[in-house]
Amino acid sequence: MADGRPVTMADIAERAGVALSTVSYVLSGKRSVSQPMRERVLDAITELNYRPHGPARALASGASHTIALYLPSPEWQFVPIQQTFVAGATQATSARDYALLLSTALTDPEAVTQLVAHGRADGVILMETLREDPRIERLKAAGYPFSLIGRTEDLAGISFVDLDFSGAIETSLAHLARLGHTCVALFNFAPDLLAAGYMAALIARDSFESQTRELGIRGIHVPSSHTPRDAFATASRLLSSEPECTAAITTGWQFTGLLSALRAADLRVPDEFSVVSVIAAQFADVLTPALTGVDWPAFEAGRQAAEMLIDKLTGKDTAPRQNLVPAELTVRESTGPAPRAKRFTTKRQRHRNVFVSPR
Amino acid sequence: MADGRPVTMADIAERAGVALSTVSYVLSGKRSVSQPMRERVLDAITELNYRPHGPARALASGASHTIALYLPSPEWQFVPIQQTFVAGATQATSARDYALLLSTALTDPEAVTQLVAHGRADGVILMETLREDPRIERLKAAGYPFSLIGRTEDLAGISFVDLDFSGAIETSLAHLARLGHTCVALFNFAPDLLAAGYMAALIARDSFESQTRELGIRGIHVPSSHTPRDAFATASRLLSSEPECTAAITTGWQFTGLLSALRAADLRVPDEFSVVSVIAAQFADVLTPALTGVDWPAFEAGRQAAEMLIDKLTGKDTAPRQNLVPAELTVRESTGPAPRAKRFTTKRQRHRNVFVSPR
DNA sequence: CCCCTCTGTCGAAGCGCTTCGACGATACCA
DNA sequence: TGGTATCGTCGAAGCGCTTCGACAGAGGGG
Repeated sequence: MADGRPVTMADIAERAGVALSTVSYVLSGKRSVSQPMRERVLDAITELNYRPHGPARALASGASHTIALYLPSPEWQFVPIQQTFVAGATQATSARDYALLLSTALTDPEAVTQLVAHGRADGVILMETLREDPRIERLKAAGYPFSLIGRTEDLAGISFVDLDFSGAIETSLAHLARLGHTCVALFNFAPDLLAAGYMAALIARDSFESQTRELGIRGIHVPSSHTPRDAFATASRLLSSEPECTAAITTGWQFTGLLSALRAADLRVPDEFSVVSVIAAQFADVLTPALTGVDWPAFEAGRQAAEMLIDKLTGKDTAPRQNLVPAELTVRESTGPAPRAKRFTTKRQRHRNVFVSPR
Repeated sequence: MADGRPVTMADIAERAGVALSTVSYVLSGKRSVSQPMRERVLDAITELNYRPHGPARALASGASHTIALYLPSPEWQFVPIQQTFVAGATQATSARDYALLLSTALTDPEAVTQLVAHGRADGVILMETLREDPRIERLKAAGYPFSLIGRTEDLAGISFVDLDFSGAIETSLAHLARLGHTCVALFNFAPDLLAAGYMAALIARDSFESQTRELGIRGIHVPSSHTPRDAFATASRLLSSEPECTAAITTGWQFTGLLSALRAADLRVPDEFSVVSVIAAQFADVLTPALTGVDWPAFEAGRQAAEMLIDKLTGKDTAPRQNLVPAELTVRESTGPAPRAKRFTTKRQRHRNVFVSPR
């Protein structure tokens, strides 16, 4: 085949002296083919360097051997953990000989069915899921296979991976309580996410509320976006208005703004203020001080979500798989005993005080 | 259409009372269609909620309206910047109504042509490019359209985006020299990347060599992998063996290990040691102290690489587009004047000294 | 008024593959 | 030895779309 025309199955059939369909059966194994024939076909494939044509296959068989992953939030670029989901999903998908289609479906819940409706994907992975998620409803209604990174209210029949946010809050609070903190803030996900019913945010809030009550400590719930700007502003406000508060838990990347605010307020971590965060381990160690936190193994989660979906598509798994990753707290440097003295509200107060009566 | 069978163009044609081909021409606009006919077709499409079938379209037209992005290194999950390329590419691709296929092609350079050969993608974006890259050769040989995030030796006819690493090293060194540092280390990309001919690593090395010579300062070239473990080990070795060295530049995520090593060695940043890094701005501000660095606008780079490729595919651009992002140094907290006193080699020495003759 | 050109529409031939039914040929049972 | 499964192979009919050539009818120039 010296000409540039791509090699097709017809070429293979001709070269091997067999019928087109026989070549197909050799490739798919859906009908038995005698040893000599199979060999002739395989030889021809090697000699002509034949590559099956994906779209043709998808058209004829109705399956694209592709899954879609929807990146939801327009600001997701700021959140490394979401990007790590993608990495994990890519790895698993490639390993299973599937392809991964990435798309951003910003506002329209309808969009989430498009790729499957177009025949470009066989199933969908969703992230940033809501308690009542119209996208999930659409997928269910359309009968499209899907899996979640995250959770929703009604989990019947749904495959998902998610961090046990409830456990994360619990173990973090218990740790802080043990250290003597009696007033703790929760930097929860952004207000708009909370309002939209973002499941992780709701779980964190509820669990924070019930656990602080149980432990008899004061809890301050502070939703804040991930952006350094917003988190900084929120944290600064909190620090000046709530001098009793000596520790904070963050559900994600808000720790960046919090740490900046603490520095700006001249509060040392952990001597004067303790910080715990849900975080990827790779970041926790990099910071100064290293952050005490609950590790969210995002790469593994992305991997699992993809595997669950592919298993469903290949019929390996009929029952839904649900994996709630247990929360494990790693104590690093950012948490310590609650300071004994009450905190000064402003820098100036602090300095005045220092000058008048140094400790 | 109460039955579950997906709506096809034939259904639209029947409903609108026109020929199949007319529907196609309404959709593609490749032939003119009279206003009344067009309206009847569009109405039918809306009423029946028709969605064109991607694979069928790809099969018939020979174009998949999809581009592929290859994630190269198996350890890429540790490098946030690479993940950000993906985010940028996804955004641009969705905006242009293309789809983005993600794949990992770990070792085999041949793999990089697969998706296009299979008809699943129309072009390819490559990252982590080498000076002489077999993948690029393959793509050229196959005549497949592609664009790069990164560079290669022979750039004739190639579209790419890349950070001006040479400029990054230059401006970083100039900054350090101005502060009085006379011995600076470069934490370059990992030894195996260097050995493989990773273009950015070569550029950084060469530029470091020539610039240190020019500025008359001593340069120590230290390749090191991104992993916190490796970078920590490398940095620790450097700190103890080269007490004269008072500053370092890192080409990437190695700063994590370097900062840990500095902390372990009890060296304060920037009083006793200065650090500059090529880094994403979003991380630089989070660290304590905030890192002086050259911002690598990775999201934008990913976006551009995708746009370049799509422009090429849609014939908008015949000439290759080449964008070398200028290096701009942002001075934050991690660089300061070179310390006057020579550094002690070990912690013990330092402490002994402190006790004997406190300054 | 006729011929030619456009414009708008149609039918049909693929694109490269999967899959179904058909049908010799062999093997197996009685 | 005849009838019936079983196995291996083939041909043909699609999958849903694009695109080419054909052609009726309207419009314009000589």
